[in-house]
Amino acid sequence: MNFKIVSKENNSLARAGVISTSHGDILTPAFVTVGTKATVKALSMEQVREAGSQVVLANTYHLYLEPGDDLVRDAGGLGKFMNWNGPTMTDSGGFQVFSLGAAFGKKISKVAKNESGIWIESGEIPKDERTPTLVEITEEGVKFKSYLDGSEHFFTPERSMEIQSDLGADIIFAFDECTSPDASYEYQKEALDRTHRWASRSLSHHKSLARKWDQALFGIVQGGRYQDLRKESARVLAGMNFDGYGIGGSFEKEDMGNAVRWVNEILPENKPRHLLGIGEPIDLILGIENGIDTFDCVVPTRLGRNGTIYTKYGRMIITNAEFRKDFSPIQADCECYTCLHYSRAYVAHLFRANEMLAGTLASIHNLHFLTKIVADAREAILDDRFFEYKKEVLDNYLK
RNA sequence: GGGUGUGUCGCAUAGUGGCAAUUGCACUGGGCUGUAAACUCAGCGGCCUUCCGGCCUCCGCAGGUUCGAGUCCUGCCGCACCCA
Repeated sequence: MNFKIVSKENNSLARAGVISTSHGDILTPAFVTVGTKATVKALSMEQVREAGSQVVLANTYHLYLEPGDDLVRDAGGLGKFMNWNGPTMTDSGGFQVFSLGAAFGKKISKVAKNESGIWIESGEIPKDERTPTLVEITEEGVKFKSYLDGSEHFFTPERSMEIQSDLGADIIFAFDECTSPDASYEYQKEALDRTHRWASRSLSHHKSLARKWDQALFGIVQGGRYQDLRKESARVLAGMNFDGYGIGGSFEKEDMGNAVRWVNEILPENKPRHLLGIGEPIDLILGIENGIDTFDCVVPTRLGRNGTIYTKYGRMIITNAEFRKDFSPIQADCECYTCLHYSRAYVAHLFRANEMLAGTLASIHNLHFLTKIVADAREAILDDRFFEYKKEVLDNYLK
């Protein structure tokens, strides 16, 4: 993998570049489509490509459980297996430490909206009153109970590297612990130090593995919503020789742009930075402004399947009564396949009728919408009018 | 004509005399950020209330029994099936 910065915006950390992999180039900033189980839900790879996607990210934990990383390896690697001939990434399983752990069975998001101004920290809840989870974290690694059949599996940084080596993505991530926004400072600190040790173990094990293919390894910055921990994490990881960096963990919605800037002011400028699992239109703009090169997020496909559709004027819930007889396209000037051929009324009908095509058409539009926001931001950086572009997007979206 | 059933929120269903009444679908609104997710939460007779809640109306229609009836009784109406 190789990264080249093509253009920098003068008054921010924004930059446009190219990540070259053995499966092709990624023009950055770029939005990475999530295909957890080696499939982008409800879409064919042709549709993913046509919607504007350059890269697909799959998940180590899911593919290890099903169908097994050795099978994917024998199939010729992730891209070949899933019929995606472009660049690929795999997440390490670190997010599942959160989603199947602290977040399991709870209504908790890693992007916290601190509306009340009051945080209830999980550390304040006695251990025996906490919801049971599927993970158990130790210094050595994480014991997972399979969400499929309850069987136990032990993940370590080394194991994650081996599995990701089998999967064969172009860019892979260190095994980390994604912490919950309601974790206490003390816990965040403890988890952060452990994640740093895991980063170091990931790196050295990755180097020691017989290389089946050319894989870049990204370290993951953590630190939750604390400025000092975020900066400390960036410094520690910058000191390790990763090929690039992921920024993970939980954020305070209102503070996301700042959190990204704290980190990116420290990370080496000449290496790509990936903001893990972030996603919404405004977040993308703020991320780019503060030096992010790539993003991945489930939000276009998940929201799409669940009936929420992005437009440049904000989200719309397509099943709302007002769209029943609305024969206009989802967004008048959108050039995605869905908008070119179908009306709001039709998509709404498909959702009400529980037809599979509903999720497909909505996902195509949402994916196109987000990839276009990011691609247009790239153009704006190249043309030296990023802030103009930012204002236009925000003014419309928040209108 | 005779008999046996049966009528509960748009549809379909629960419902031992203390019930504003179960559940599913539909409907209405919300949530979803490195996918445990084509998922999930809430509302769904009316009015009032700051929470607790309060008041009114209500189970085909009309009477009756009872402290109290969706539940029991009588009649009527509708529907289903069986016998003629």
